[in-house]
Amino acid sequence: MHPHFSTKERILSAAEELFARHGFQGASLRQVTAAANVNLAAVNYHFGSKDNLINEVFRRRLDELTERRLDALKAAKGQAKPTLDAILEAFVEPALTLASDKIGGAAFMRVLARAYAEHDQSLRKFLSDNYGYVLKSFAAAIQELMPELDKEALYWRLDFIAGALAYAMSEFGMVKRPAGRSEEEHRRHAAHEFVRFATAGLRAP
Amino acid sequence: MHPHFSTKERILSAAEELFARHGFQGASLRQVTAAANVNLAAVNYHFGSKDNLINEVFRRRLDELTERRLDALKAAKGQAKPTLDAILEAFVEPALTLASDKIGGAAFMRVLARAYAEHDQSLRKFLSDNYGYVLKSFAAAIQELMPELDKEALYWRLDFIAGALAYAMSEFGMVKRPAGRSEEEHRRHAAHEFVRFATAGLRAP
DNA sequence: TGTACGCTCAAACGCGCGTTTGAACGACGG
DNA sequence: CCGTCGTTCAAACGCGCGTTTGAGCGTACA
Repeated sequence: MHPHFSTKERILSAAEELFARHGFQGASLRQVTAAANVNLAAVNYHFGSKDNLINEVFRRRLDELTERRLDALKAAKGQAKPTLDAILEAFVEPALTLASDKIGGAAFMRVLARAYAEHDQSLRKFLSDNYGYVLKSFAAAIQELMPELDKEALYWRLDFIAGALAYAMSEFGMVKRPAGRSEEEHRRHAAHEFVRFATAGLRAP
Repeated sequence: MHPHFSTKERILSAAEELFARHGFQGASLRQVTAAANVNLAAVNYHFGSKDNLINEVFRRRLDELTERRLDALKAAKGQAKPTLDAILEAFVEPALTLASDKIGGAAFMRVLARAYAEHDQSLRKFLSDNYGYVLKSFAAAIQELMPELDKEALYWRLDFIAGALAYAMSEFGMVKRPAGRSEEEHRRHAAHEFVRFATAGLRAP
């Protein structure tokens, strides 16, 4: 048989979907391999361990997301007169694209929200080591744009924003997608609302 | 022996702490009962099941939090001229008191943040059924004060605010308490920063 | 004093977990 | 044609899980 996707890819996709739905501990390798239609032992053969599989689920998506975010940030800073909206947009828009363009992108966003709540040392270290500098870059860009805002207040507000984003992405709250609106429109709408809210919050007197 | 805390209370406190640290699936009843210094079977005797223990961990805190929030909301609305700040304060202040005043309050905030990432049906249903009306009450109060803001935008922003509060209070973020500042001062400072941020976000153009 | 009751205890239950094993498979180069 | 190597396979490993059991404990009330 010549399936379109390799065993590794099928495991990653199935893992992404099941981690989103049941959590990292809640989804077992037996569920994952069954969904991917591969043998149980294939996970340990290709990825070494479940922990490393989790890391690779993130790596597959975050490498590209990070690049797009930093490109967008550079573009925003290169404008004649960079605005706060443009910088926040540079942060949110690539996530939106990832969430809606690719198969399983929405699932990955939910996985990301889960990672946020995870206090587990190894996953946090992996994410912080590999992708932490992105947040720092955005913080620096905002600081440059708002020199009058003292650093502590800025950090508070970025914390608030990160929390708000994680919560919004987890689809936990009151807002449900209206029946007449597509997934794509719903996400676009959410991103727009989020940028407006975050911009105004950052600019608080 | 007459210990200060009952078996039930000790189980709830240990569970809260371990759920915060390792997640609902990640923390086992054997860990919980060991930390609480009670017999393994005590959980099923007093709570029936692990799932119900999880619910009771939430109930213990949220019943009081809800009451305090609604009392504060009523007081804010009773003022001659209610302000947005006063209503948000009524929402935030009880949460901050819970997060900092009580033993294990910070742990509970982390548990709450985990619940947001959880897509598990039964927990979400439990929380929504029992405490969903609180957010609705605040939404109504704010709507009254800002009739020009359409309902969907308001709901989005309240979702953002709830998420921001949970994450900020659960010590995930960048802001740590400075050495020279007391817990009480830190809490007041955080509340102030948060209300400023949330007010501005709600008032976004 | 006796017994009923709320609670605690050590031990065990079956189950599903992550991981390991060693054999089988199939394409490919010598 | 045989041997090699990357991959897949069914089966098993030991372990820790949530839950159940039934005996034992102490207190309180008749």
